Amino acid sequence: MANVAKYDRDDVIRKAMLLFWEKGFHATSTRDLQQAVDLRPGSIYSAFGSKEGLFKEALKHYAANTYALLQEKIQQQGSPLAGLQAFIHCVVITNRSSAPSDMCMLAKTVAELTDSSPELLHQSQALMKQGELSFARVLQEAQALGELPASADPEALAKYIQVQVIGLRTYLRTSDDVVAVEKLIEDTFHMLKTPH
Amino acid sequence: MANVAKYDRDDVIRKAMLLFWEKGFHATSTRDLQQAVDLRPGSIYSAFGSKEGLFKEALKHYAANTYALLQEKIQQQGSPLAGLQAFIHCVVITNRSSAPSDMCMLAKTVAELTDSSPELLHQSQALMKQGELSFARVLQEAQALGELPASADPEALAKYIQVQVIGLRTYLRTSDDVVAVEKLIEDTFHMLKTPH
DNA sequence: GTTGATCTTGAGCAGTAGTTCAAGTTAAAA
DNA sequence: TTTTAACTTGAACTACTGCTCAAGATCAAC
Repeated sequence: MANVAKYDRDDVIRKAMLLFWEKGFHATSTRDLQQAVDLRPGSIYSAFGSKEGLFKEALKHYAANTYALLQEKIQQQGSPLAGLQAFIHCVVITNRSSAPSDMCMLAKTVAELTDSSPELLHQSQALMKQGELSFARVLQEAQALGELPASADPEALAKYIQVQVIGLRTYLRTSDDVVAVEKLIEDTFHMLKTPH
Repeated sequence: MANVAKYDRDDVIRKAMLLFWEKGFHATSTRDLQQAVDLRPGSIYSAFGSKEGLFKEALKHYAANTYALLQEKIQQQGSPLAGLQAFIHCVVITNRSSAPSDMCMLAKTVAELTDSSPELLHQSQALMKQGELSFARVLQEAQALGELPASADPEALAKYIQVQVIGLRTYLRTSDDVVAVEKLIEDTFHMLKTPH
């Protein structure tokens, strides 16, 4: 039985993700996608069921990629807190030129969609919650290593960092003021380390 | 000459604004709009030229409304800084149930649109910049009144507040954690008042 | 070589998009 | 009362949407 697809599923998802990330769910047409992944409608629909199905895979791929980058930065820096800061600098500043959008894809999706696409909305919300939990774990580890004051509340700080990253990336789309944003990232981490 | 329109132009813009705010530009069809404002296509197109034209008016209306609310809160509180805090609390928390979306409409638009709608994108970016300038003016006045440390930098703080408001409102769409967000607003203003 | 299940192809469907415009309505001006 | 220009109406146009499916291609198993 010939059950080997001619295309690389992960590569298709990656290409679709890049297009969805750039244009958003509604503004990306299935014909845009067909061209981007170089597949005809039948192949896409037999593999993913629908535009929504492909978008779900794209969201998962984005979240997994982002999580992997966070772990990589922590490894590189040899410190949870320095790794977290390097991750945020990378995501907000360094990758800006190569990324399809300044925005976080999950934040962009949560901003775009309403209850008329409940599954996609809930999935992006859940993936953002997971991101926050990842931040919280990293901050707990940082605290255990003495990088963070004993009085710090890792869960609350994780929320704060989520707000910062979402805010900073969206702000960059309105102002292009990289210098100010870079300074705000430094301020945030300076504050984390300071007991109050 | 009968040049009196049968409808109230400002009311039409207001209703269109509410729909665009809720669904975003792409997901709002002209037929949705026709129903919301109770006008036939010809009237809309003769008054606004296009869907984009009506959206531009909606953005302006949103920005003007938001600016008016800021001024109102400053009046009510009798203090620039307390007014700013009341404004942010109102916009992020109080108005959440009555607003069509948790998001700031300008941030939502900037997040959704790309260079394929350059005029709408630039207009929302410009209106956000104006918002930041309004914040900066309020903070300058607060500083002049001694509500803010002399060492504070109103322009930088205005950027910071923009980032917070955008971040907090988007964060609320993912987590519904009103208590945490309320605390983050208080933290922000506590920090503003503290010299560092 | 034939089979047979899996996968690919692309023309095409039904529905919706943004927009236009000829025909009709309105009411101030003549 | 007639004229006239502004305004309203809604059918209809073209382009495009997400998606389907009959026909063809592919290749391991026999």
